[in-house]
Amino acid sequence: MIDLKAVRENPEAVRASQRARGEDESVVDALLSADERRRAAISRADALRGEQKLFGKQVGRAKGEEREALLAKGKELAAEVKAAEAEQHAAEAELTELHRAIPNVVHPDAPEGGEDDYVVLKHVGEPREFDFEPLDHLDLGVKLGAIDMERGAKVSGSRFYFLTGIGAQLELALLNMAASLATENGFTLMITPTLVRPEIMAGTGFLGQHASEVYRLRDDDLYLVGTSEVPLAGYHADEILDGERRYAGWSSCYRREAGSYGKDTRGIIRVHQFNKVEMFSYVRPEDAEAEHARLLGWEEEMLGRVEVPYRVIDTAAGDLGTSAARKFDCEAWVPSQRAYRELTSTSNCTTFQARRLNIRYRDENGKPQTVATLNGTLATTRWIVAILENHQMGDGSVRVPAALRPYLGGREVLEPISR
RNA sequence: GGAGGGUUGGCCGAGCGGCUCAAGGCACCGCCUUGCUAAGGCGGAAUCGGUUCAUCCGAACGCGGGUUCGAAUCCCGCACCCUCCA
Repeated sequence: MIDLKAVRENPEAVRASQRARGEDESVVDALLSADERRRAAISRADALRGEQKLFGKQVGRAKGEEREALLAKGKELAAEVKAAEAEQHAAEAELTELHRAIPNVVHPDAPEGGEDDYVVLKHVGEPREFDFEPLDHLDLGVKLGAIDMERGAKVSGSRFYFLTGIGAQLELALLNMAASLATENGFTLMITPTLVRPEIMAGTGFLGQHASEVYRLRDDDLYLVGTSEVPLAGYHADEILDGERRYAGWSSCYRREAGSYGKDTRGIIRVHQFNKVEMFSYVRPEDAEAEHARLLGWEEEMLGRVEVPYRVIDTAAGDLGTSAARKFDCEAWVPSQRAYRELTSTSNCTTFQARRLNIRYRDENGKPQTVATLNGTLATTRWIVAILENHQMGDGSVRVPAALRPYLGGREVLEPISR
């Protein structure tokens, strides 16, 4: 949820944010008038309750006939209080509904527009020139005995796969390298639940416009997470923290990929289930932007270690998630597609998630304040695509980036299996 | 699936219809005492909302209803946690 006080003080900033996202700005005025009604209702109910409270004390002391008269008056008061409270609850419910529907206020420097309106911040590394026709990751993966899509489909359906042999080892190596980098930099490694309660899923902002992306277990009223951001955000729900926290979550991630029929149907680029190591930070709001830059820095360090060319983009407002104020993606060069594809994504959610999940810290005066939350990717299954394709050697073998070798028992080359 | 027990402030924990505007302790913040450490004394704040320049008012004892002039306390639902049984 966005900060109501900030909306009152500067409604135009929120309207501008809605415009930048390409969304309805009239909700801001609806919100303000609901807020007005709520505050009026609270004042009325408060005053009546105060009266009733004083009155109750008189009754306690009164005797005989006087008491009878007071009791009658008290009944009337009680009815009035009840009505005023009902009004208050209705006004609050109305406000909350509007309030929850509004996405986070976008950062003023985030580009306006939709998916294609991103701004490229920089390129790192040059796409390699091949003196042979490069294979795509699936052809390579099959030759290496690393990926089995057909049996994935047999067992679980489309967009499911098995990582086999060296493929499974490669993924573990990659995720372990990410976990090492995270712990070296002060993150606490976490293996998280992947099924969460509705209020946690709602709190992280995934049940808004992107609800159709989320798997739901109706029989148990639980949701399968699309990222460990969800359990890591929920980890400190309803708590008051005494300092900043950094976690690296390792989990499987589940996505329905509704509406992406026909897109990326080949290989493991877009799948229903994958693994990920995700950074998650709780910091003071004034430190959030600096933290965002740090998260991006660690993502780039990972990309440097696997030696793939990439670019960094500043995602446009319309392509931000509900919770994000700003988002940077790192996109790696995928030779078979001659295109950059997203490998990491880091979002500054400012106080949006924390306000919903009621996560606070104590400031220097001991007053509870809402924290800011941020997240960013360190490695996912999809990275295998970029690694295989960029480091292929023409005979179907793949060079292992030097930094990854210690996590693969020192292996320098992945060789095709003989049939 | 069945049977019990529980849910009170940052934490522990008392309270079971109006001396609770939630005791007491821990932790926290001041001040004082003791040469340092450890400890002790006195005081304070504490959660949410409304309002104000400081104030004041209201709410809050898992959540939602009900009984009552008045509910942490009584009644009814629900959720969650724990233990035991299958």
